Amino acid sequence: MKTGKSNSNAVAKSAPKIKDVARVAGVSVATVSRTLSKPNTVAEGTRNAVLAAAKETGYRVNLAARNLRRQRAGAVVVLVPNLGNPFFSHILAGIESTLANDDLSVLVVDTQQSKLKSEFFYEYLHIGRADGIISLDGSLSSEKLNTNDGSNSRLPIVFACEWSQFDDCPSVRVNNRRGAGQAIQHLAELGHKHIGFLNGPEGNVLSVARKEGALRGFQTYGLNVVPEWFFEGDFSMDAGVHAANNWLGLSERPTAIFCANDESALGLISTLHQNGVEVPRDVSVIGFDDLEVSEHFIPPLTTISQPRMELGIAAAKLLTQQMEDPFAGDLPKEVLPVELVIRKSTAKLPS
Amino acid sequence: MKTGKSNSNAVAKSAPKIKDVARVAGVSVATVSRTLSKPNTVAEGTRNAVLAAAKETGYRVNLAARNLRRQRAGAVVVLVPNLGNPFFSHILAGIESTLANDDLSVLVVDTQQSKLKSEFFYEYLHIGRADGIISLDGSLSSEKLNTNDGSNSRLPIVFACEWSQFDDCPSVRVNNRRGAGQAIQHLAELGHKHIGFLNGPEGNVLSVARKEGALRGFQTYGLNVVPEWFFEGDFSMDAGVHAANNWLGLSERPTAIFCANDESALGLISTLHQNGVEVPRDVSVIGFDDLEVSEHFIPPLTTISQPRMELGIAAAKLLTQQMEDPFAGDLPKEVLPVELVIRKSTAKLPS
DNA sequence: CTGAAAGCGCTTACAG
DNA sequence: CTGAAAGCGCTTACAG
Repeated sequence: MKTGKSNSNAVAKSAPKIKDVARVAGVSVATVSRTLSKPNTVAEGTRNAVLAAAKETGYRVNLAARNLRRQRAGAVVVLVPNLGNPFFSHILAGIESTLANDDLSVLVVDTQQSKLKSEFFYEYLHIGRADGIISLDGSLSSEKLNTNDGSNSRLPIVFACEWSQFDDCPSVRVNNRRGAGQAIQHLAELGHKHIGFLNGPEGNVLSVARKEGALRGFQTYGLNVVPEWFFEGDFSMDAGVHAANNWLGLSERPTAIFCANDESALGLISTLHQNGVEVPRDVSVIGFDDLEVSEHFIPPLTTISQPRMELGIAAAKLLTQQMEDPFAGDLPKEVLPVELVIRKSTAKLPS
Repeated sequence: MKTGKSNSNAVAKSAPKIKDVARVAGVSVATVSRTLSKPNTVAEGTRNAVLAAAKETGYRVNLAARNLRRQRAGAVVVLVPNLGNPFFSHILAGIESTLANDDLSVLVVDTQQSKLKSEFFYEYLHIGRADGIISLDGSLSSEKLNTNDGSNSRLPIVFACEWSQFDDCPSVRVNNRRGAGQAIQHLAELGHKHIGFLNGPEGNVLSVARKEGALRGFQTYGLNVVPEWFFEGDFSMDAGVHAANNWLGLSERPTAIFCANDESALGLISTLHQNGVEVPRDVSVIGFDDLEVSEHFIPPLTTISQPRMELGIAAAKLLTQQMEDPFAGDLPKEVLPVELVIRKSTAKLPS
């Protein structure tokens, strides 16, 4: 009852509203709102009074109300195939840092690799929770995510890393074919003529692209495609373990193996090592992704590096473009470059 | 103009509202709302009519409106010290899957390890964006996150993995002291008398706890604490690289090293290997965390395992408890057990 | 440059 | 069991 300005009689316990600021500043709520959103549409004196009142009352905007009125959610959903997989962390970091600049919150959802039905995601997405979607899961088509009988609510969407086949929406990815081609080229140039390939799951878009690139490499360098040397995996370390066991059981073995991602390469090398087979002495191995740990693996892994942070950043920008201008027209399918990083897991074939 | 039910004259392009459902069902909006939120407060006939109308119109609730009215955000913010760090991915997965059951969205924010000021987070958090906070960053105190001059808005908060010292809010963590103690015990039981310690950053709560546990171990087993064998790092692989270089420069070297986390252990082993020093032949190394890759490292890493998914799940449950009942009283500081996982990076000291 | 008023789409006492 | 009405906190044409 004795301290400070004598403006209000009672100190309300709840958060101050625009109305409170208006009362303190002696203006209308409209003017307070304007001052806060578009300061230069308001006279300087008024502006100062409002700002002072806002400070005094400790006013903070209520996003739920603002968003309802503005008919937006102020958030973007990122669909992650598997939140437990560290591959996605840098991509998420790129997305988050970029979207933060646009005052957009980032909602993450673990799609559990399509174990959940797309109807579930449709429900999740189309109740005003988000203004846009970034999907890292190519098994979810934009059709499924955006269409459902009855409603025709549509959200801007971009795919990152993976993409939905036969889908024409914007995406960011890496040049997977070229990367796979470079991997084969690298092995071929080291003198390898017998090359194996550990791929991801058959249906996966990345598997398809990387296999295509690899096969093109085989062709370019006149290498034989030996079906027993082609393994299907699921991009996990365990897939590498299985492939290693298969390799060990082979009567004729390839002298080099291209793994469609680093994780499976690491599992492969590890299991080979446990069976007395040394990389690259006995067999060369090259991966794809360039995880943090690959550089510190024993041996350090030769791999195709993709710019994960940049993928996230590019995806976020593509999405905000779409959100700002729904008539933006055909947004690109961006393809970022990969880079061959030569380390110690590949070596010249002893002649 | 010819297909289907002849209910509405024009098909509105925008999403159907409660009002539309009410019109089709021939009831009031209040009844529609009730049917959707608390179906058994409504007569069966009415309920069926409303449900049918909702289906027919393709109605979906608008969360922004519901949340504004219910005075909640329907979301929880997870503060991650470094989104690029794979350690957090499983924790995030645990949080996400648990909160999804409660119809709570998960907002992720990269705190960039306190490079950003806590005022920034305060602004982010206290504008009705979220109903609660899970912080994986112990450098953010609940005081800073929840208090600011003027306002007294407070959000339920729980810490996971890390926690804020001198802070009395609920948290979930692992028994770091015991884990560190077990690590030292394991090395001591293998006969090691000269043990080094690569810790995290000095200020970090985990560093403090793990160091305490380690020192207690040293004491229990009558080991000498040699200051030159204690390295400070930052939990990164590079920290392991630096520690390895330090170790190589030592005139008298420890025969075993306890690393406060797996990442730094991997960097250490890798760099030692590059310098012709083999683990565990020349020096034993034990880590802390049990990352996915640790099992497949060469050699497979002996480590203290912490249940990351469970940490996330427990944190999420603690938070929802607090959100449901603000008077829940003292919520626990949960301490989950760790487990020594013996693999190949530690070995008996040759006598 | 400013204010009064409508309205974003819901939910929830309240009265019946 | 149901409806009319108020209101969550904001923004934005509109008129002046």
